[in-house]
Amino acid sequence: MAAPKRLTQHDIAKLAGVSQATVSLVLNGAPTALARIPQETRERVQHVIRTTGYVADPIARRMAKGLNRILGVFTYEPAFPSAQADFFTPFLLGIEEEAQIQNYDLLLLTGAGVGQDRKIFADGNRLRIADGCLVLGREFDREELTRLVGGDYPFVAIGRREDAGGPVPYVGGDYANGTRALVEKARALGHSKLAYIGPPGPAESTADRWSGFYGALGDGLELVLHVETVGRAAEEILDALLGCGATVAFFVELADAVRVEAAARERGLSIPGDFSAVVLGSHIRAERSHVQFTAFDIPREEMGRQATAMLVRRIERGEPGSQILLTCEPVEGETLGPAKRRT
Amino acid sequence: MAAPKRLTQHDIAKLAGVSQATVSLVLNGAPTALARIPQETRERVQHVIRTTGYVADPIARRMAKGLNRILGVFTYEPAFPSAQADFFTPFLLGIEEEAQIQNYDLLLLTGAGVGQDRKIFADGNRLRIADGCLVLGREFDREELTRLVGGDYPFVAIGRREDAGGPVPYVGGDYANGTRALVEKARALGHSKLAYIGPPGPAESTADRWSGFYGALGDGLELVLHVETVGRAAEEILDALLGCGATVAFFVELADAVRVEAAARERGLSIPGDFSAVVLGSHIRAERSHVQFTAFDIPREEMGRQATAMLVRRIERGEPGSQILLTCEPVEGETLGPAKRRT
DNA sequence: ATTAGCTGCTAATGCGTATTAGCAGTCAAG
DNA sequence: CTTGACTGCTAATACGCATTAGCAGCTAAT
Repeated sequence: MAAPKRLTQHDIAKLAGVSQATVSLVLNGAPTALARIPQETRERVQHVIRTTGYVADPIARRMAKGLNRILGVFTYEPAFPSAQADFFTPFLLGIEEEAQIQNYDLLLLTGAGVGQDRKIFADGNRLRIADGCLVLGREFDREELTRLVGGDYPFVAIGRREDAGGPVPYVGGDYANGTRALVEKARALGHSKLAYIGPPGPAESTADRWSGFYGALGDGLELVLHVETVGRAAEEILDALLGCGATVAFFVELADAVRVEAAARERGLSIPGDFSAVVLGSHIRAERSHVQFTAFDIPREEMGRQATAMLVRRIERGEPGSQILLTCEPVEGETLGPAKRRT
Repeated sequence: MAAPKRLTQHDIAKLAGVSQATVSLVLNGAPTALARIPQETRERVQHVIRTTGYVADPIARRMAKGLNRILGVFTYEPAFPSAQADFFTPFLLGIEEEAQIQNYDLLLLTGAGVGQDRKIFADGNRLRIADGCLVLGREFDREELTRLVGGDYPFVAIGRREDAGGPVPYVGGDYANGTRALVEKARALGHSKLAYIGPPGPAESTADRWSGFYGALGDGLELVLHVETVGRAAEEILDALLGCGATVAFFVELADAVRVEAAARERGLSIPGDFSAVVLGSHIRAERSHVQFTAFDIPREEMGRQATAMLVRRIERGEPGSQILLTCEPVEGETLGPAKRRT
C-alpha cells in the first residue's frame, strides 16, 4: 500500500501561501486571535484543508497541549476473563458511559503485568500514558496505594479504601449501612440468633460488611455462629447453622448462600420456612439461581460513573478528590422471613 | 495544585549526572549504541529511574518514533452497556489476552462519538494514538470502512466484511458452513420442510447464515416459511410454523427461539417432539434459558485472539493482513430431533 | 610522530502542533 | 509629523523523546 506521507500544517501552509502558524490559528485559534485573520485568508486556508482532506495529527496535538484525554483503567485482575467478567463489567459500563460524555478514551492497562502479579508500578509502567487513572480490584496492594497517594498523579479508586499515607480518593458502596439495614430488618422480623458466613477482613469490602453487622448486634441480637472461611463445604455450614440454633444466616458470598440453600433443600428444609438467609451484596448472575435472595444492591454502574467524573475533575480542574459512599438499597428477595421458633 | 509536572528524561539526566540523550540510550538504545555505555553509568541511570518511578511519555515517544505499543479498539456500539455486554465481552476477553501476551495495552475508543452516532473518523481521528486498531460491531459504516482500507493505518475487523474498495482484513466466524452443517444434520434426521426465522441480510453476519442455509436447500429440502423480521410476536411465528407444515425452524436470533419455545410449551407442544428448532449461533446467556438449543458455536474469544495477533503482525512487520474464517462447530443441544410426520 | 580506532559520552536536530511575542504596514488622532 | 492603536500576519519556541553526527581523550599500530 502506497503510504503517501501524511500532510502536515506546513504543507497546507505552503499551498495556501501562509505560515504554519496561521493554519493552526485558522484551525483552532482563540477567538481573539481569529479575529485578526480576515475572512478571505481563513477561507483560502479552509479550502486547501478541505480539498486535501488534511487532519491534524492528534499525537502532535496532544504533545503540544499536554493533555491526552485518556483515562487509564487499572484492574488488579484481568478485566475480562470469564470468572471476573461479571465483577468488572458493570463498573466498566458506568465508566465507559461517563468517559464518553466527558469525551475521554479509556486505556485498559493490560500489558501491565502478566498473570497474578499485576503491579501498577511494574517495570516499564505505562500508567502515565493516561491523564489520570481509575483503579479497581477486590484487594489493593497497600504499598502501591501509598505511593499513588503520595504522588501527584491523579487517580480515583473504586471501592472504599483505608488511608494509605493519606486519604484515598474513592467512590465506594456503603456496605456497612447496607448490612446494618438488613440486620435491622431481621430484628424486626423477630430474629435474635444470627449467623455470619464470611471473613471479617482484611479487604475493606469485607471489613465494612462485618463492621456494619457487628455494630448492629446487641440489644437482643446475638451472633451464635461465625464461619470465617469462604468456600467451606455446604453440608458443614448447614450442620453448624442448625446446630447452633441460628434463625438467620448472613452470607458475604452469594456462592456460599446458593450452595447452602441447595443443601438445605435436599434435606427437605425450606428457606425462609426453616431459617432465613441474607446475602450481603448483589451479584450480576444472581438471576441464574432460581432463588431470589434477600440482599442489598451495589450500585456498580453509578460507582463507575461517579468515579470517572471525579477523576476528570481532578485532572481538569485540579480538584483534590474526595471520598464518596453510595447508598446500597435493600433488595426484597424471598429468603428473609419471620423467625421460626426452634424446638 | 496546577501542573503536577511529570518527570522527564531531562530530570533523570540531571539527577544521574548525564545528558538526556544518555538516558534515552540506556532506556532503549540499539545494542550497538548500548555497548558504548559502560555498565557503571547504565546502573547509575537505571537506579535513578527506579527510585523516581520515571516512565517515558508515550505520546512523545510515539511522536519521535511512531510507535506506542497501544492497540485501539473501536466498537460501533458502546462496549459495555448491558444489552450489548454479552456481545462484546467474549471478544474483548480474547483481545485482552492476546494483547497482554504481545505486551500491548488497549485503548477503548470511547469518546469517539456519543450515542448512536459513532464514527471512527469523527473528531480528528484520535484513532492514531494507537499503533493500529481493531474494529468490531454488528454493522459497519461502509464509507468509513472504505476509507480505512484505502488508508495506511493498520486495522483488522472482527467478523467477515465484504470488500470495501479493496479486501478487508478480518477474522470472522464461518457462519455459512456452520449453518450448512446444521441443515445437513436436519436432513439426516428426515426433515424436508424447513422454516427460516431471520433476515437474509444486509449485515454480513446474517447474509452468511442465509447463504449457507439457502445453498443447502434442494435435493429434498424445501423452504416452506421465511419470517424475515426479527422480534415478531412469538404467537404469530408459531402459528405460521404450524400452518405451513414445517418440521424444523432455523432461528437467527436466540431470543426469537426462546420466545417461540415458550409459546409452544404453553400450548402443550414439545420441542423436538412436535417440531425441531435450531439456533444459528451461540449466545453467552444461552445458559439462562433452561432449554439447551441445538446451534453452532461462535469462537468469539479465538476470533479476538487471532485478530489481535494479525493486527500486531501488520504493525510490527508490515504484513498485509489476511482474511480468516474460523470454523463454527455444531452444538448438540436438545432441540433437534427426528422429523415428525405431520398429520 | 602520525594515524587509526576505540571509548564514553553530548549537542543538535526532528517529529507536528499550539501559542506567544512581535514585526511591518496602515490609519487616525493630536 | 509624531504617536498610538490596530491589522494581518510570521518567527520562534515548547512539548518529550529518539537518533545521528561527532567531539575529546586515550591506546596501539605504523
